Amino acid sequence: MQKILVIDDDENLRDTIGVMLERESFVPIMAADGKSGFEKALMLKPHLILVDLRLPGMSGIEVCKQLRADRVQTPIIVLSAVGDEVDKVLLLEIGADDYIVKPFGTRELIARMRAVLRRSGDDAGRVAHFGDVEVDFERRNVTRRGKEVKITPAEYNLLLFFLHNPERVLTRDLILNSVWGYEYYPNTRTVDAHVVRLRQKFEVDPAAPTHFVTVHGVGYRFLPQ
Amino acid sequence: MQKILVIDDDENLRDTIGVMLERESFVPIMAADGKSGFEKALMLKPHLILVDLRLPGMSGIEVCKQLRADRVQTPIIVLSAVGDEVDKVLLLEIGADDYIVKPFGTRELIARMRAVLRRSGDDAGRVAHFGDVEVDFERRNVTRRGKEVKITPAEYNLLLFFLHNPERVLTRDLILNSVWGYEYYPNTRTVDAHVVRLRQKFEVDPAAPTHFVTVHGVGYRFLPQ
DNA sequence: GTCTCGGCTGTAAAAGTTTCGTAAAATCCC
DNA sequence: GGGATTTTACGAAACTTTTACAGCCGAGAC
Repeated sequence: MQKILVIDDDENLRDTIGVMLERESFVPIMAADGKSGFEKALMLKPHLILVDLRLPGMSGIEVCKQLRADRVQTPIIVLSAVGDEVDKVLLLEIGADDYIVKPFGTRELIARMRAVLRRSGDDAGRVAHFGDVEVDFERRNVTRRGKEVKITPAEYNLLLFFLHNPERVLTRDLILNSVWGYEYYPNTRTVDAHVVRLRQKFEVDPAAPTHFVTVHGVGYRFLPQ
Repeated sequence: MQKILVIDDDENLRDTIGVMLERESFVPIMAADGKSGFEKALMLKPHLILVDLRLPGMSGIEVCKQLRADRVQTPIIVLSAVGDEVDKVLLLEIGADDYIVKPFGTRELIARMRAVLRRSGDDAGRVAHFGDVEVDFERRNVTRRGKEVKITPAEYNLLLFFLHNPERVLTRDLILNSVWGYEYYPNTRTVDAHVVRLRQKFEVDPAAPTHFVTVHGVGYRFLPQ
């Protein structure tokens, strides 16, 4: 679910777009002028910005320029009125990702939004450590003392979930839901079986685990370091 | 500038709080029910959440629990109606940071908000204390003088029940019903056996308990500090 | 006040129950 | 076919309940 900031001084249009966004299960955030739109863009970090070119006070062009000057990478779609002369060079220059001419259809706007959102793939490539193990999220591989450890997809996903939830006690149900997906309930021992394999690959002594710890009667707990 | 999410089904109250927040130069975000409140909390990452305990659909309690289950650390202040019996340990357990009883004054709410915001700046804490023991509900672990104490499910549940009902004299029947579940009547000594183990783990002198106290002929009583 | 006695409680340890670890078999899925 | 995943099975380990007995408590008798 993604936040969409709509910056437009036309209240009717804002409402229309807002309703439409909600129907598509986006979360709309509204701003009626350039200045407040700019501030909300900084503060609320929307996933995408729809901004009218002509705005009272700070114009849409200035909003874009200013955001890019502040190194805000959020994709921007410019809304322009029929008469506006929109040239692609200007859009490139101000850092917009696409534009659409008013009046536009719901379907068209949504399509462009999805296209822009798709293009702006996010995700940072980083590395996590625990014990003598290093996990490279970007390359999806795991090394132990510099040597690569072969790891299956299920094991990797489970490991990721543990890495994201250190210290906490995680029930098997929670793990199944989170790692295997909703509504999917294999036999309870599935989790155990995979934990065993993580231990065999990453514990100094798999029989006396220090990272993948059992909490009897409840579930498991991952302890980094 | 800080975002405050207000989850309450009473539109009047929402408006009142909204105006008040804006006057104090917070940015209010509104939600009329638990589900949308929960979603906005995840998505818009407010700095603080005000949530009514009683809500149609997903209750305030569920909102809190779910957020904490999703590892959202945002401080939460619970709004409760006059009649509600507010259990402080329950609040701690579900991860609330403070509560305030309706109707409340602007000044009071602002003061608490600032206090909570200030607190959440430094340390974490969904924890209860008694004696030299600390119970971390989120991690589901118990430490004594900083050292983790291993605790079994039955012991943990019993401890939780005591924490929820401090000072009160609790009969064995009541304890069995509440901790072990309705209609389940093992031999009466079961409770005693577990109390013994709590004493051994958490009393300075298990033979002269000061926290888990016997009330002869009736049951037990838990005294924090 | 203090003695006495029956019932209540403390507690270790035995007995019973549940949960877990793990290899191996079965199944799934390219 | 061949690796990955899930299920099975069963011994081991952990936990819970019961047992057993010693010691404690409190009410009434004196």
